[in-house]
Amino acid sequence: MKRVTAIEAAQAVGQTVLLQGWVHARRDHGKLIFIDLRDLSGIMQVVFWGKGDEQLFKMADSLRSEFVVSITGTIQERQPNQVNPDLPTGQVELAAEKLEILNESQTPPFEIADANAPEAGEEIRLKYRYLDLRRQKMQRNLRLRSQFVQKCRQFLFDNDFAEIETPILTESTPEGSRDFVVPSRLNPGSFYALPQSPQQYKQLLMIGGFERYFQIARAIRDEDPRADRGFEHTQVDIEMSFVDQNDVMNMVEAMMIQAVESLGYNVKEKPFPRFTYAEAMEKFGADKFDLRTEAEKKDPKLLAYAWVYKFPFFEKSDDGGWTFTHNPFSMPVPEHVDDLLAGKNIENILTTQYDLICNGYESGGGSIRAHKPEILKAVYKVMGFNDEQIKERVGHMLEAFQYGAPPHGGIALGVERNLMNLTGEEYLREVQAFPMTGKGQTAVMKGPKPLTDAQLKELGIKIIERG
RNA sequence: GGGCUCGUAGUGUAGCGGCCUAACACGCCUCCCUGUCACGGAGGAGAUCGCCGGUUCAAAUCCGGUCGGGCCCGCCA
Repeated sequence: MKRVTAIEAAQAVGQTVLLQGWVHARRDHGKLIFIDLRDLSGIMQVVFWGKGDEQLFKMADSLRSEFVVSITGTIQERQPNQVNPDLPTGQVELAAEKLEILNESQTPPFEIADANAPEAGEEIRLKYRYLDLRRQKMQRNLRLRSQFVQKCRQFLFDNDFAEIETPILTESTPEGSRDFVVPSRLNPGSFYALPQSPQQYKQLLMIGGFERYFQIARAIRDEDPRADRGFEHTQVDIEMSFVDQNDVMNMVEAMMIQAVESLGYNVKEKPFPRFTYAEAMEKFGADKFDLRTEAEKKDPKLLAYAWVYKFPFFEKSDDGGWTFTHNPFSMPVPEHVDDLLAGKNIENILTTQYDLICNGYESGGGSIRAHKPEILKAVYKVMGFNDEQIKERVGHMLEAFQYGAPPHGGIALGVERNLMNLTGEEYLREVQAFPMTGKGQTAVMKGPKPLTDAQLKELGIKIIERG
């Protein structure tokens, strides 16, 4: 017999069905045993009667939490006084006729079935993440994450975007954050870097003529983790050719509205209000702010989006020179291009950067990119690099720009950050399947760990003491 | 690199110098229970209080170190 889910079975009153799943809860009344069977769709109550099949009842009596079972029986309507209004399948139950125990389970180290039970500590949750993931909250969070990404994908496909993957093993970029590096066996002494963002590759895709690209991309940075950020995160990474700021902002806005509304959320203000950086600082004293009233903050389904744009391009760096505030590959606003090329009025040059914020947190950020070599070169000049250093860092981009690079721009939206807004979670790991500890210890598995001597020799790596 | 904080049965917590022979809830085990749905009832097992050292007549409790978790500053284009 073909397996059906709990939800499907609820529609099959009077029929014989096969359900498979986990023993969520067991209620033993002596001559009557209830089993809540849990599968991907939800929960179905299964009933075993003592006066029936003695062998079957004995087996039901031996069931414990999280046993994996296969149960055949008849779906029957419950008596009116037996209906459970809190359960989507609460109108019916499965009268068990056949039970097979597919696998037994140790008693779980923490509460899985009871959604109201106090949460276990991080250490134990991550050690047994596969059990933690069975809990309702984690199932809900990660399924919502999956749906959010699916909605974004759908919108982008519908608007002629191509999903293209960019390399995970790539070149170290000295500016920005610290790189995660990977030793090269074929080039001893040399290292790849894991991408901090697909920034340069997606620009190369624009030069490559794809015009509309997106990727659900992993971004990896070796900076100390926090509650809301880790070594790696995922972003909906988008880039478009022949666009200006408004084009990108409008497209992204339409995508976000469609995605979140189709998931049952409400957007406070459409179109999203827009503030210049100067306005935001004057009005809110910060470039991230929450436009919800105190009363509105109580509504978990309300999202208040806003755009912030016209950021300063540069700020003073620690060594007294200039550094970029957001992205060195950005184009300045059109009226400041001449100043940038001349290296004048640097503190007043504004960038085409736009940040999308939601309920006080950053949802995403992007810009129109430099697509002419002299613009990118001028940015690096302002930051104090000489011609040779510029060539070393971004020479490949300057060269690519010489072959008919179209004007282009894009954005990256943090998947975890957006899910935190959608779920109300304060911690990144609540919307990631297998997060790390604060010291970078992986969940369940034991990374990082030392290499064997043989591996080190093959890679040409010698471990030295740090002092 | 720095600061703060927490480690007590399987889990979550209480206890913070002697009344601790370490308590409570959930879970677990045994028995009872034919309508529960976080079922209920009775009984039971389970902790050298993270680890090492020190102070003290006496340490889960105070001090130092160490290991581990969490949060923050720096950092994170």
